[in-house]
Amino acid sequence: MNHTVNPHVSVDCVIFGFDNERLNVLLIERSAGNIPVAVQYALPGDLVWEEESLDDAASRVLKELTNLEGIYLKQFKAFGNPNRVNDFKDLDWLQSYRQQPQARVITVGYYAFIRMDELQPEASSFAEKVFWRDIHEIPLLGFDHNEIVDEAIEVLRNDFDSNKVGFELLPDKFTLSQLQTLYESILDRKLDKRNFRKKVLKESIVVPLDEKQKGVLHKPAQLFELNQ
Amino acid sequence: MNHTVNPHVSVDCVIFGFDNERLNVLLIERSAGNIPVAVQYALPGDLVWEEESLDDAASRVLKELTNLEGIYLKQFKAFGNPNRVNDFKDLDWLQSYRQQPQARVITVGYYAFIRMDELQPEASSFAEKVFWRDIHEIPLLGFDHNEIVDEAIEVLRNDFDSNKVGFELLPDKFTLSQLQTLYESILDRKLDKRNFRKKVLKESIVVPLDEKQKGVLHKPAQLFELNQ
DNA sequence: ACAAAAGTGTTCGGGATACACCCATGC
DNA sequence: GCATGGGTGTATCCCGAACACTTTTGT
Repeated sequence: MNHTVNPHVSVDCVIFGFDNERLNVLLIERSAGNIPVAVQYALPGDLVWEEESLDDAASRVLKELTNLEGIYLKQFKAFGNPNRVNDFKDLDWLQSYRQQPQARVITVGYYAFIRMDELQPEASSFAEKVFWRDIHEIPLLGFDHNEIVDEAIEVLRNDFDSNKVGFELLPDKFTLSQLQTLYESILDRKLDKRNFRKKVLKESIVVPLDEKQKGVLHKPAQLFELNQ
Repeated sequence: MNHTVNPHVSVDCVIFGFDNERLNVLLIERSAGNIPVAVQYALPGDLVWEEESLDDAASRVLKELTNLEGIYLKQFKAFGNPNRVNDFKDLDWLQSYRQQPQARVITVGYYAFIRMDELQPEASSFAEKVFWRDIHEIPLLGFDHNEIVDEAIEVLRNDFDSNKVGFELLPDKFTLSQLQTLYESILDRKLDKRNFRKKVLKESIVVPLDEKQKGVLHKPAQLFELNQ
């Protein structure tokens, strides 16, 4: 099946993952055939097809490059600087992958959360590799992707404490300390243990299970699951 | 000066105006030369130029169609349904105005606030007329503009009570009752007078002037201005 | 005098913050 | 027994919500 691509519009995905300790972003290493590219890393993203919606394009592109599927992607911002794909650092890659390397492209940013231990991304298409990187250690990325990541983090923090997104990052069963670490990673500040527990229990965000941690070298913690 | 338009990307502006009573949205009546168009009303919006940013395009398009200038426009969402400009109702207009009437167009929505009594919009370009309409009485609009308006209102409400935007809608000197009416219009609910006054005074949102209302047939109110 | 909107205080409940010690387990 | 993180309660402050009557002006 052959699809017409729209050379002027792309989508880029900022996938956040949590490893019970730190917040990470999914990056790809892009290839240009056998030729090394100047800037290797980028967000998973590509041009949209003429007959698909932006939301559909984001899901498809993510699947094509990383093999991740069934993830809720949320649009957060369009990026339309006229020179956003004209940086010299991206020239070699564009010339080997795009039919119209000089075309101006506006992109629409999407973000999502996943559990790093549950879904295993696998590189395909022009992604040579896919890997996680701590949000505090993002390398130089292609195009304006560093800016896109920064904006996504900001939106994530806002959405997190207003709209209550973010639990996708936890295992099915977790301790309150793990939950607190998640909150602290996203909000980037320390929280008080007792106050935190009072809050999540009162708001019925989580419910206790009849089960405790095993094999830890300290008092085993009560396990919880999400309420709904 | 001749500019290349990008036939695939447009911007649309949702301009909110306040008349000290109700919240309104600026609409245009679009023309197709001498031929009557099926759906007359739309948001001010048009295709972007190749060499301008999305933000610049939004300002330019607003100026071209309504003569409004110097307004801070905030991007709020991209709309990319593949059929968003393919509705039969919009066909006649597209055919008379667009070089590629069949092209798929994604659009980026912007919104702004202005005081209705301060800036006077004037129709030009393909806008035959420009007019305000109460947000509760929006007519059928071209393309997916009704959806765009609805989303803008939602974003407006969120931004309003978190980010404190919205004072652009008030005259330089105003009474606390007028301020309260603004809040009530945007939030679409009644507020308690005493609590409201306590709040805005405590947060130093406004400062009192040495001046009172005149010529009103009731106790004249203290006038205030914005703090900063 | 009357109509119309301005202006003004108190009480109550809930949520956020600050803070320190004992407990259960593995080694 | 010691190291490690788990688990617990109280006091305070601030904010938001509910609620009704008096004041000032123009006519």
